[in-house]
Amino acid sequence: MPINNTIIFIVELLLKNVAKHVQLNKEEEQILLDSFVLTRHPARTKLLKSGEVCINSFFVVSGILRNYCLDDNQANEHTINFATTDWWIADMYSFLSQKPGNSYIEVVEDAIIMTQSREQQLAIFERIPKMERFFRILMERSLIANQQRLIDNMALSAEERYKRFCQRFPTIKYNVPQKQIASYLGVTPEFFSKMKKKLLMEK
Amino acid sequence: MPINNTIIFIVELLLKNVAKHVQLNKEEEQILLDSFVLTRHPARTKLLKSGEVCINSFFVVSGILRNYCLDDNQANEHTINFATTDWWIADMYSFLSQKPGNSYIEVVEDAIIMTQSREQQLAIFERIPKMERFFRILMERSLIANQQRLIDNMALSAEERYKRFCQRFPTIKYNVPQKQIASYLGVTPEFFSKMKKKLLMEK
DNA sequence: GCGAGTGCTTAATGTAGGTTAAGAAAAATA
DNA sequence: TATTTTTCTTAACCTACATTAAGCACTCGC
Repeated sequence: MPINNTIIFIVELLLKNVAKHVQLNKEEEQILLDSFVLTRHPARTKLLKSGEVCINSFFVVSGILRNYCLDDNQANEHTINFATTDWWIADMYSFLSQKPGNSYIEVVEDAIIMTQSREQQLAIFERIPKMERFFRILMERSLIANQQRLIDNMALSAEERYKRFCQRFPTIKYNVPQKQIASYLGVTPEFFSKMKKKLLMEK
Repeated sequence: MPINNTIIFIVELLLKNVAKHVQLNKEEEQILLDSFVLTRHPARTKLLKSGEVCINSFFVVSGILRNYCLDDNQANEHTINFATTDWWIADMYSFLSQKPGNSYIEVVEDAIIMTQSREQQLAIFERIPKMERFFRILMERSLIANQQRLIDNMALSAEERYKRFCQRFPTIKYNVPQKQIASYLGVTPEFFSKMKKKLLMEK
């Protein structure tokens, strides 16, 4: 794909994502686009490390990002979320408070992303109040999804959670290491391996 | 406390809660207040049942409310959240989508609450755009708290989660049935009882 | 192409927390 | 106050998942 077409595709992806919830005019669209920076990163790049302030939030154009943290003794990873094409991701606590966080954001699969700093975001809220609405709705939806995941973790077995995961992230299933899926579901890689085998044999 | 003073207290509680994040002028404050209805309910009142649309969100003046759902076989309750004085509560999915939800909101301890319908809320967003910001911030904070709880559920033992619960809800601990605390922590009442005894003996 | 790390699987053993059941205590209702 | 209902506790037994440890299969940097 020629570079110009690629850039048109990226711009459209972001604008359509916003247009799902609020209508912007051409001028507003341009102001919004100017507040983002387009970057590419190979797999394994760490975009954020524990202890740092999460200055930026990321809109994923292609590839896969992952937000995770370590438990108290630094022994186990817990995946907070994955993000693929057309998703937003950040360390919410650190990004919103602009204080040091305790999570990591890493590139799982080579990624093209649109980056917006908290400073730029707040400036956009002032210049385009409709974007305040957009992020309110984004927060509302994240909260609902997160609440549902919490309930699933309490009410469902690991097997059922895995089935829901496959529905929610149909593509991710084949593109991230199994141990990362396990750490999203809240089980060990060993148990996940056993569970997967059992599911295969049942078919 | 004479009725007039009581009402002044209630109005101040709500306005101060809003003032934590946005500054309203007198006129805006009045418009906001007019969008709420003040009601009282005895313990055990169900303000919302599974299958209903969550028309209203609630700001708790006094007492305790609880949002919970049942699992697939209707056998176990899972507490999504408690709300005491100065907290907001609703079935987020149903309130935001205005579609039937699958959770309950019940009064755990006799309560005085300020009720605002989704319709009124959306009207307020139009009349007082600053309130859009207020609810964005409220959603952001709920999301952060919910994400932390999810991580705690994956990373911590039931005992550690109980300790955090006691820190987060210092008053609730003594005012709601233990089985409801257990259902918030994600353990059975029987195990919770055993765990509490163990904690007492350790001291 | 080679070596070092990383990820996946399997299996034996361990444990946090669930289930069932029954009685005692407390609280709601009459 | 009496009666019913709900809540709390205890104890025996059960299970989903964790831990440890080992071997094999990758993939990535050199």
